[in-house]
Amino acid sequence: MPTIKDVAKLAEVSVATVSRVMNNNGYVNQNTRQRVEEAIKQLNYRPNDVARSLFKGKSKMIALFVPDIMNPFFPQLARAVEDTANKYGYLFVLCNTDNDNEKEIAYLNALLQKTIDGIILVSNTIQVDQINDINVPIIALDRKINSNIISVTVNNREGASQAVRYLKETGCKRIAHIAGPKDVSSAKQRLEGYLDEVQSEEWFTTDYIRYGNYTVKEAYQATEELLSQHPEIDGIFAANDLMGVSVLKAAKNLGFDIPNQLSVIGYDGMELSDITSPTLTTMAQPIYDIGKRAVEILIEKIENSDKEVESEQYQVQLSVKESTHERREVDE
Amino acid sequence: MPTIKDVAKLAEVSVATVSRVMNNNGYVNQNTRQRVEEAIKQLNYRPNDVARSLFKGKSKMIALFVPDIMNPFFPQLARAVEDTANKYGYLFVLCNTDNDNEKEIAYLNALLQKTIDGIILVSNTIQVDQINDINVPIIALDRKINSNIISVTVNNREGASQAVRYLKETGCKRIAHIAGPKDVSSAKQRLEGYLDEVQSEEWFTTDYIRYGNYTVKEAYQATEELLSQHPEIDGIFAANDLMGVSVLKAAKNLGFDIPNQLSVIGYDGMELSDITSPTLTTMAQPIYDIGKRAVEILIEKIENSDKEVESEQYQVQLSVKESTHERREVDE
DNA sequence: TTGTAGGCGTTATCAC
DNA sequence: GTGATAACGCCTACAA
Repeated sequence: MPTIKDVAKLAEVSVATVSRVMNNNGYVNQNTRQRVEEAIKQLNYRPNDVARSLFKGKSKMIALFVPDIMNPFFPQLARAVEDTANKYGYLFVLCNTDNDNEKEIAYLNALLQKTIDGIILVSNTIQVDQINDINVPIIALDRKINSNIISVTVNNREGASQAVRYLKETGCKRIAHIAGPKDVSSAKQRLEGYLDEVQSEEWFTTDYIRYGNYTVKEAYQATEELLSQHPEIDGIFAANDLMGVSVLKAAKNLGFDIPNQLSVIGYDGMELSDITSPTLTTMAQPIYDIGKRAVEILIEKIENSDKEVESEQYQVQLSVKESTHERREVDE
Repeated sequence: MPTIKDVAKLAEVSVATVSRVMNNNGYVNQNTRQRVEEAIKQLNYRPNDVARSLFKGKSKMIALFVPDIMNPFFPQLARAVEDTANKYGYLFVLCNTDNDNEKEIAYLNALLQKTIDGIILVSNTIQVDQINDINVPIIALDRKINSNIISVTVNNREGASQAVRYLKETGCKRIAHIAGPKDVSSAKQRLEGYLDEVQSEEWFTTDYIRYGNYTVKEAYQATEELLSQHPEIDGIFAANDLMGVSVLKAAKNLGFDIPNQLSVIGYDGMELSDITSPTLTTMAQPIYDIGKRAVEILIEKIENSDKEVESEQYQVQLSVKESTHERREVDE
């Protein structure tokens, strides 16, 4: 690989001049500029980013921490982050953490040594004091870390309430909830949103809440148990689509007719919800948008560190499919 | 961030000594070593990888090119690559190319400027002459590029034949194929494997081959048309699970009883095939294994460039689920 | 056993 | 307008 020196030699100028041409700053004679550009082209010269990084103290790289890219929620988020990072000239580093704090710390250190410019965190395991003194911009995505860390999230609680209200409006009288992990903020908020709608109902019992921990398998078991013990249930709100699909399957296997006997609604709005039969009604998150926005905010902080940025919260949107009834047109 | 100089000052030694301690090479007095280690700990010093990279000409980063991480085949591959890269001390860069050659070239250049140490390519759009003169190790994964580029793949043709043979063995008399894109090597080979088994059958017609291009939507349409025009079909081999799921759905919507009236088999062995009902029988690829192996080979080439490595091909395995019949125990 | 100094490829400051 | 040169942080001859 040719270096700036090779270019300088070929163009018969100093490296300083080549640098000026490259970066388009400082005066440089039209004539010499041309000679330099010729030389660059001739040698197919590309500046070495590592040397640049060393000098500037910036790497033009950002990282995204996710629990596990194999969970179908995250690819879309990762894609949004990569596209946007790319658009602003940043390279994208993906880090799977498995919700393992040790892995998170190991990654954090490795990235800091590489002078990463910024980090986006989807985490419920990181400790605030583990990132508070880091002088690299950090944004929380999807899950809040604490109020000091800027976050981009959706309004989980309100979205969950909407989901449950929709079940009610379409005729459900006994609505259960398959909840996510107890230590994940988004799951907690969705549970709260569910409770907001059902807690004061005379039929409500906490036995209608089961934990599926955002996984296919546990949600399947939870649903089986729930419906066996409570065949009167006619609506289930699953805290994410992955579990919603499991609910669908468990219910069908138990002989439930969906949506006539049992309505099911999920949360996330993943493609997954389109390939099942019946397809899954869901509260769709603007996944790509929040990923994109997180990068934009992060880069603002990176390139203009004194600028104050604020947390943002997005709305989810009902996406009616086949696992629920249509809403009655007339008010009841 | 403290530098090696700060450590040297605190420990009252030269930077060379600190470096020796860090890298454990050259002689250093037990006593001074301790002083240095103290200082390192006290300052919480971590060497700057950018400076190291500049000196060594190596970045300890590898990249993976995939068409689109949102296609559920790739997260597992990406996960395997990341885990393995990590294990050997390399950082993982994910690049989505959308099968767009311009994006590939743009990424290639960006990575080269960052002195990336190696690249793993899942691509059917890259041109051989675009990578032939690059002096960075490159491995093709999942799809071959050409015989000069070392590759890690599965035996697609044989796997496809196995799939079709299984349909035959379980009683299917008219077997169709929903094929992948014509310009993707894995899809071509699976089509060949299908043809190997059916071409000489008296019932065979090329009208039994439809193109779903590895996508949910196109496969759905292709299946609808196929089954409407050819209700005699009693077995479908889909070139990947994504399409297999679509076949399932389209067939069910047309009123086909699966597997009694129509058997369906997919290819890939993704989790997706477990969440449908009926679940999808599939030829399971060792996805994680090939991803892992690609990294191992790549790193061998990086760290020992004169070592000759060879392409590897893995076998796929039949995974019987509910969308096909069990094989008869007695030979027919 | 330890220190000095040059170099990795850039950029920016300061002369000329 | 242009060219030396120091500096970014680290590593490794080479000296001592």
